[in-house]
Amino acid sequence: MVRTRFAPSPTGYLHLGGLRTALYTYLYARRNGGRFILRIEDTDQVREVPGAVDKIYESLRQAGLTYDEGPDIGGEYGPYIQTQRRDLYPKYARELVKRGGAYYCFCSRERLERLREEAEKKGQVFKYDKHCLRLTPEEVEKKLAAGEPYVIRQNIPETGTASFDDALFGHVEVECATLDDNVLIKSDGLPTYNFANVIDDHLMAITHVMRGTEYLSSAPKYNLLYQAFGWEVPTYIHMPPVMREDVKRDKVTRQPILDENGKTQNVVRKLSKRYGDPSFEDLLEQGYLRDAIVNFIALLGWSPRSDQEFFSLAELEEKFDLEGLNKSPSIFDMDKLGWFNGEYIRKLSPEAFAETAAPWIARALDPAKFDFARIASLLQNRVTVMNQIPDMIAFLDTMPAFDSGLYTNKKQKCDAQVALEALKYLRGVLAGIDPWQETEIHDRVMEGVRASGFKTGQALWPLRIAISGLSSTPGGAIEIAYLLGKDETLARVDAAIQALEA
RNA sequence: GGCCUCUUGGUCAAGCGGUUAAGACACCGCCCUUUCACGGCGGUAACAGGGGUUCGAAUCCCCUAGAGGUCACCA
Repeated sequence: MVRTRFAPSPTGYLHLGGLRTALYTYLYARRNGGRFILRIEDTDQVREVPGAVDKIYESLRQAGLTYDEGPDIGGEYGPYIQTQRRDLYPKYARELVKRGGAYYCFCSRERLERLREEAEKKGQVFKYDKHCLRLTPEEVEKKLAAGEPYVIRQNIPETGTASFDDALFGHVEVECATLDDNVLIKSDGLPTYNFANVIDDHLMAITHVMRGTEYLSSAPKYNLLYQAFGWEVPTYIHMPPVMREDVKRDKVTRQPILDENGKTQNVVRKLSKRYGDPSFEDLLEQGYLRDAIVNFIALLGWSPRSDQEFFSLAELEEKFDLEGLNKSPSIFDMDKLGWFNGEYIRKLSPEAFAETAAPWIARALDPAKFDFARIASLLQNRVTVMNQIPDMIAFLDTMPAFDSGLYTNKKQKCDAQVALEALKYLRGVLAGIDPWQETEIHDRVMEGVRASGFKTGQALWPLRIAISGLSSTPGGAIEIAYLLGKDETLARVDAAIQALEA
């Protein structure tokens, strides 16, 4: 039985890299008929952000990644929050000490700091000197009995190599001599990630450990732990991070740094809230559709090896595999997300679109005063992100000021002079239209245009400008005139004529 | 800096010893058209560099370079 887990620490919002890790981990379990578990790694009490755990539940729920076991739903391997498992770890740590894989360390932080400084002075990488490993069992007992604060460190062999096999990256091997004796149990009694992940993955019967590549180089150490306990080693799958390309900025002023030619330079960095990269929540709030985000994220680092580009979660659950995973970091491309979102918006039924667009439309105008369904239908194939809507339709509510230069359009063979004549003529046509319905307006206006001798563009281009004040609008002159209503349309045309005559 | 890893167009990517090196986004052009979109058609653009191995290398090996990760009582 395949069992995978997503194990975030509650230090903030769920960023897109985290979402992708969760997605792949979830998909792998589903694809293999296994179980997907949520575990909260909150052993760092200092960094914990209040409310972050709830945010994780919420985001996973919104993304559709349902877990089979987790803190809020329980399961037979609980509890699923590490601080609630705190009594478990020291027991295993003591067992490890007995087996020689770990040892008590009573060194003060001051001593460690001194060692660190000395190493730095010599240009060396700091490594704990195994000072406390030389304590006799009796000395250790004495210190323990005296209540001296201590940590438990992993005892890494001084020679030889440590290695592990990754399903994606293959065999990874390092010299033990380059490894530090990391702290396994902190002085507050809680485990570090280095220890907790191994213990919990084993205890929770996790068969496939899927996580970011930031753990790739420490995985050999974890493997040493599995070996020391004599436990079965899970399959490891390390996944590359999601990056963002951005202009290079000064760390303090955040101003773009220019090169000698005065041009901005690009840098690739990790997704980060500090630099304004959106979280999953942010994207949802901006009006990106859940399915579009998931589809896009799924393809960022994984390929179906076919030309298919649209995948529902259900399809992903069926098709996801390790073979399609890419080994190098991928850059998050907002443009492509926007394209996906536009495609998903267009796939929505008119009713579904109207429903999700409603609050955005209401931000710009009073829906009761307009043909709401018509506005929505006009918007549906022009919008790529919902938050574009208010700006696109604000002109319906309030006529913007505009420059008469807008009338000039070479392709439409139109300029201010032509516009004035066309508008004067159209004023009469429009005034006679009844009922004020779209087909009626269309037929009568086109009829009038033909009769007048104006080219279609010479009449409709200025009309649209006159009643919208914009060079581009969601819909043509006819649609906009219809939405505005007869009185408002005539009023705007009159105002435009007046302005041109002045 | 040490160690680990990665490297196909601007971006996502296919490719697993023999291909005219797919496809998508973006960009450009054309068509459609009352604007903008949508849609349709077409185009520009890539194997990081250098050595090998091989009849043949984007694919295998080595070196160099660049990038990412990691070196905490953080995860």
